[in-house]
Amino acid sequence: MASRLVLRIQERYQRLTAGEQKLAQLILDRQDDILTHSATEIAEMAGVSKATAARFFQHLGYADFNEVKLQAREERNRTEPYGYSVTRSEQVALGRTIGAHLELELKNLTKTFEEMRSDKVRQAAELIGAAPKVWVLGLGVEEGVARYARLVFSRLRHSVMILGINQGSWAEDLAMTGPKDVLLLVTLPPHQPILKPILSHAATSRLNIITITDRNSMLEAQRYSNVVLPCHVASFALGPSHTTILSTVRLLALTYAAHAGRSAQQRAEIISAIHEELGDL
Amino acid sequence: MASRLVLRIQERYQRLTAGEQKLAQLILDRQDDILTHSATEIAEMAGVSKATAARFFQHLGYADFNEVKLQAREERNRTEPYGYSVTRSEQVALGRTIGAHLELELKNLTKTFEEMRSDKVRQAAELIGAAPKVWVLGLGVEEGVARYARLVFSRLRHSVMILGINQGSWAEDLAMTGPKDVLLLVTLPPHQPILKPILSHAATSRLNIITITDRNSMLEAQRYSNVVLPCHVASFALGPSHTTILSTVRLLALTYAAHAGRSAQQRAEIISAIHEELGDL
DNA sequence: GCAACAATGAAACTATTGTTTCACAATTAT
DNA sequence: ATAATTGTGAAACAATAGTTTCATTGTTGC
Repeated sequence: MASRLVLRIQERYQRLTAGEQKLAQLILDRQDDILTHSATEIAEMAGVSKATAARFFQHLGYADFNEVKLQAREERNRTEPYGYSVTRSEQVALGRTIGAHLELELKNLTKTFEEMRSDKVRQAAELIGAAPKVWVLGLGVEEGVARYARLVFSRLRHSVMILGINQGSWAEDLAMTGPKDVLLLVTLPPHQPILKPILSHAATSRLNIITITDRNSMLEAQRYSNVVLPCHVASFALGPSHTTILSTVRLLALTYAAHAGRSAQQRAEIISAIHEELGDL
Repeated sequence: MASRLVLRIQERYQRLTAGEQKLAQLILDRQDDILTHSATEIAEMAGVSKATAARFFQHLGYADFNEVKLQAREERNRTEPYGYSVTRSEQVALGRTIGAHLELELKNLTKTFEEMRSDKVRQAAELIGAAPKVWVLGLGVEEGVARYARLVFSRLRHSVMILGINQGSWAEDLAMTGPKDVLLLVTLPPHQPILKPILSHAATSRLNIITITDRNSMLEAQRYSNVVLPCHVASFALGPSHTTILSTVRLLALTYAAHAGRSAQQRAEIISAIHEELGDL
């Protein structure tokens, strides 16, 4: 259930007056009522006057209540094309102890690496070794992990770059890719649609694609990738866990470092020397 | 979803006049619209006059349109007690280098979370809950983790920002910080010297600092932080491992989500709906 | 063709909803 | 305390929704 209105309310909740908070609470609790009830009714339910209600929506930045109603409607039409569809709203228990978190993360890691095929990892490392350039791509939440990967790998070899670091620059970046380049892709569901065109371009450019993803996306990933490294990403909330993903990036980096041997080590040394020069501690 | 209204319409559909059939068809097609739209709007959509619409409902046996609206509402409340909150339930799936890597990562994670004090985590979550704005800072390799943290937290609350996202903009960003704001700092050795002036400014601005760092840097971090969450980051190459760091970020996010409760969950749902709007898969 | 009648929309009318004004209460600053 | 500011509901007001009236159109039966 989407509503800009709710976002607005959450943002300013603390700064709202008493009466407005009553209204806000009511709306947060029963978001659908905006669609079906009049402002007068909402005011009554919240126990405030019509006047306060009218002002409330104005303070939130709407010109009038009609604007609120229309926006809510529009959003519903986008999110709920079939009206009041099935709700299996099982309250996700967000609160868990450290122990439960640890247990789940351990399980993810253990399963992932027990199932991980060392030949695939080695193959990936070799591809990276043979690549003129290495491009790293992670969209959305995975961008952080992608940046991490770039930094780790750029300590081990030259020409490791984030793909499309500037929003609009896909075309420019893609134009710079060449055959035997490696694309290291980090992607978890929900996979973003823009990925498709990028991958299809990558295919024509003869890029070698190494994909780090979750086990469920593995089969699909295999269709466009040379190597897939699948991870367990179970989590009880907040979307899939990236912990194992990050760990797999490290494993790949370690394997590559071993594969590249001395040259990677030298490079790491040089870089840390540069860091010292720059004054890092 | 069988409403009385629909049943009644179906019963007499054949006997309805031309204009009334237009209305009837519209309502059969889009039953929910009765809940959200005015009679005038329905008339317009069906291409008949308000008068015809008014008569239509009377012919169906209702005293006035209000009766129609109230009945529809009542029926919905019976069938849809909690509206339609779409809970995105996650898919619960629950060589030598690989083995060694796994072993080390497991040890890091286990030690870290066995030693982690739940009161500190809770305290951190509360600070975040009370903060007008949350700033996330990670330099160098930690930048990726910082970006990850920002995204995870911005799904749970408003006003979560990366500090100094543009290289030169420290001063501008720091000027925007205020008391009770939280600075979530991710830092591992080698700690970068620019950190010092930033932290000293943070102190004068009365920012609350939550630091995620390694155990060895813990003591130093305590001097400038309100809460320190120390991690084991042992690694046989490539510098410290960020796996545990990332996992700690997740733990903090989970704890915060539990602390913030419904509002965080709602926000997460809204954002995933916006993603869908934008066309994410 | 032409009554008789049903269906319809425009417009008058009524009821309701939403906004603004204003007086007063509550809070904050002085 | 006292003044200034802010939040509030009652009521005046404006806008809109819904109903009814009425003139017009089109159809049916003769």
